Amino acid sequence: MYGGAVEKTPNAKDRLVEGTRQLLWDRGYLGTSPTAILRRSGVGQGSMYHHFSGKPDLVLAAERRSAELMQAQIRAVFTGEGTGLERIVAYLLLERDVLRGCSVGRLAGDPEIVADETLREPVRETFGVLGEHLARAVTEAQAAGELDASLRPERTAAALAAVVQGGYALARAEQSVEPFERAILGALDLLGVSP
Amino acid sequence: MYGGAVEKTPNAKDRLVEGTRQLLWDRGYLGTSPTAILRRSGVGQGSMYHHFSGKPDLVLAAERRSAELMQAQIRAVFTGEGTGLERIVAYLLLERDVLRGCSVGRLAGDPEIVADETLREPVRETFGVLGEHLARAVTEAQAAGELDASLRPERTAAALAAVVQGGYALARAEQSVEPFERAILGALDLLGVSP
DNA sequence: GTCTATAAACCGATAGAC
DNA sequence: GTCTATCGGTTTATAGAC
Repeated sequence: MYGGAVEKTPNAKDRLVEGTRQLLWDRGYLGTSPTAILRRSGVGQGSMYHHFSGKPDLVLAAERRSAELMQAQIRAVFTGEGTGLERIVAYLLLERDVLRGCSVGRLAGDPEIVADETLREPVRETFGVLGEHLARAVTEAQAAGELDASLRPERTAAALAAVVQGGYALARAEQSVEPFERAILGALDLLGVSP
Repeated sequence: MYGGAVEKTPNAKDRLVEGTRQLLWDRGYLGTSPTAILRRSGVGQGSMYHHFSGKPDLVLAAERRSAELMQAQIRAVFTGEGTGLERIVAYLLLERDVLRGCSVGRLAGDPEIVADETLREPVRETFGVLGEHLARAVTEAQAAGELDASLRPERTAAALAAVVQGGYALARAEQSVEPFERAILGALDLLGVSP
């Protein structure tokens, strides 16, 4: 174990986690069957139950991986160059696979995940990290005179996070990226950015 | 058949539709099994396959019922008293079972529904109706000087619809209504309402 | 119209060989 | 560690009596 960023042919365990993560993203908890995971991962059944105690254990590992990736992306955007407002705009305009949606947000719609404290935790944590970074950027933007000082940062942050998550729902309903893009542009208008 | 609003003890068909609707709302397409529908509806298996060709047919009927109810609620809000902005605020502040979420929006997260043109249609239509009413109200609010004339109504409408749908996701992640309420208040702040 | 009985496929998990 | 075989339960229907 080096613990470093050495990229190799993934072992069975990593392939299982990644396969589960992809299935969970696209088809949710109930749609992610052990059989489907094995087919996608190219791993045998015995191997899966050797590394994980069962489906919930495997799902938790996959969730933690998605949470880790999303939090890294959030940190990259909000510790990057630019003013507070520029970081907010950068977050809203991130390149996204709109019709696939958010790998973490998807989990918040799964009753089996939401009902279980342990399975819900990675989702809760990730939205917490997002909200904190957005709120801090709003505060910075206000200090710089880029945003109205009367805005409450935590509220604005929640509204902006919701626009992104809700935009995915609107887009899926029409099977088109346009509703998502309209919602993002609408949020930018309300922030006073695009005019 | 009177076609009127005569309320009676529901027949088997209506009970099946309502049972399916509730299950779909809480547990999604895969979580809504014929067996569960029968238990909740108090109807036998033969009866179900007499009235409906199968699960997709029953799900479609349930979707249309949810769409009908949500569209009626939308029309009630946007044809009510008040200025354009007041109607928008009324929509945002509607009483909602936040942790249960939106009975129609829920469907947009279901791959089995989104992938099927017929099953997706009631969702598409309902968000279309919502967007039109919101956009019209924005236009009216601009004409009355209540909202900035530079806002693009369809964009603002999409952003507001997304705040509501996304707010449900944030709330479920924390199993608390607070993130939802923060997002709504944030949207009101951005509209210049609450200060 | 509504019922019970049956069925083929799939689900999540276990057993035990190698 | 990974494999194959097997298990009891559930899913989405179909058949046929009443």
